Amino acid sequence: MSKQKVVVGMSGGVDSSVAAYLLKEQGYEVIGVTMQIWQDEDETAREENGGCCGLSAVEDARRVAQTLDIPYYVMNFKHEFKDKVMDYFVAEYLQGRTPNPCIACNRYVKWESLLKRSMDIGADYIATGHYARVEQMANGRYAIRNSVTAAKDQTYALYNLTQFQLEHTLMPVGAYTKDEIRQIAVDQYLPVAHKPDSQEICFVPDNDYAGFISREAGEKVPPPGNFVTRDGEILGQHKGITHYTIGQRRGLGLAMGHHIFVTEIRQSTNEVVIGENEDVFSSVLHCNQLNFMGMEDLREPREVMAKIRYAHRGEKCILERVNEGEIRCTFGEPVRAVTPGQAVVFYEGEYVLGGGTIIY
RNA sequence: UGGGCUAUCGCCAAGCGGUAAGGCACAGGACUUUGACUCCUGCAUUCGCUGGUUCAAAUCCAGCUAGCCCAG
Repeated sequence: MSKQKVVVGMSGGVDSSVAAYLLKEQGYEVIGVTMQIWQDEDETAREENGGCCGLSAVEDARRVAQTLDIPYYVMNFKHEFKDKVMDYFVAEYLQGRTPNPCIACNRYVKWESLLKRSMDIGADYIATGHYARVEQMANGRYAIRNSVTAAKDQTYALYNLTQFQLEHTLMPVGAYTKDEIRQIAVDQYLPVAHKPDSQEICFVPDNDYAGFISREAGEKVPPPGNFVTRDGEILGQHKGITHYTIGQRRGLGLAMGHHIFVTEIRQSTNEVVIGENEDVFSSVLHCNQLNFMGMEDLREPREVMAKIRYAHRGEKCILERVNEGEIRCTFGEPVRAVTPGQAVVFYEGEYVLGGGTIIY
């Protein structure tokens, strides 16, 4: 029979380039695709910081595809990205929440949209350069598993994928360390072997996300308001709630003599609440918009490890179903800066069981 | 208007005759496929102003200016 066909999402970075190489070595019929998501066509040629969704993505990916001798296409997903990622990002901030655009991008753009179009052209799988593994568990469900390197673990941002998406996904890079991946790139003479890792929010290259929100939201941007203590004492003026997130210290402009942090954002009164470091820890959180991965559902209380942000090492907690769409997490040790809008991801060992969006 | 007190980096604040601590804020960097956190580095040739004493003053003296507190 013909070889299995896989579309590799090529960002132009090291990881996805090596992923394409590895899959070709493994005998797949590999097609390279770069997703055009936010940048204008004329900007794609401009040389900038590369990586996940960098500006030089298309040029670099095309060169890698030529080196590997695989077909290569650019697919336009700008509409989907604007709708599912950028608009969501702005809307969340306007509500005083802190979104994670990478998670939304993964589920709705990189997987939902790319997978559909890939299957339309006859592909069996899509693949990416994530440091994670996709495995089918004993209970028959597919789950994301930690990369072989705990140091470069990207499972958190992938918790929201569906069973169908996982069933049609390959992540060959998850079996290697970052150093090994770079070495493979060097050995194969891939032109992107030494590109730096990506960082920041890809569609806000200057990292001025508050400025980005202002440009997008226009008149709807929240105006300046008061910094207040938990007791209601006014400490000063803030620049607008979109400039802040829970646990934030820098950029407050308040000289209290010691470090102080944002403990709460009150969208209804346009207030930002300030407190001490200890005030930013909590033992309980609630989440909704649940997605189950390694476990089919949660009917009985269950102890798991949970991460409340990317790069969080995880904390032991008890999961309880509050109602059909909501779970309560009670932590063994208080966790720092539970932030509405961010994701909680549940783990058992190296496997992702599921997760949700933090409500409070 | 009498009497007393205080004036040191954007904020707080050491210093008490020997050649400007520290904290906060701020800036830059590291870390990081989100926002944060954390870490590193930088940040007053100058001490309200003007004179004086001294080898040497932010530190002592005088005057001025400003603010605060008591008296009226």
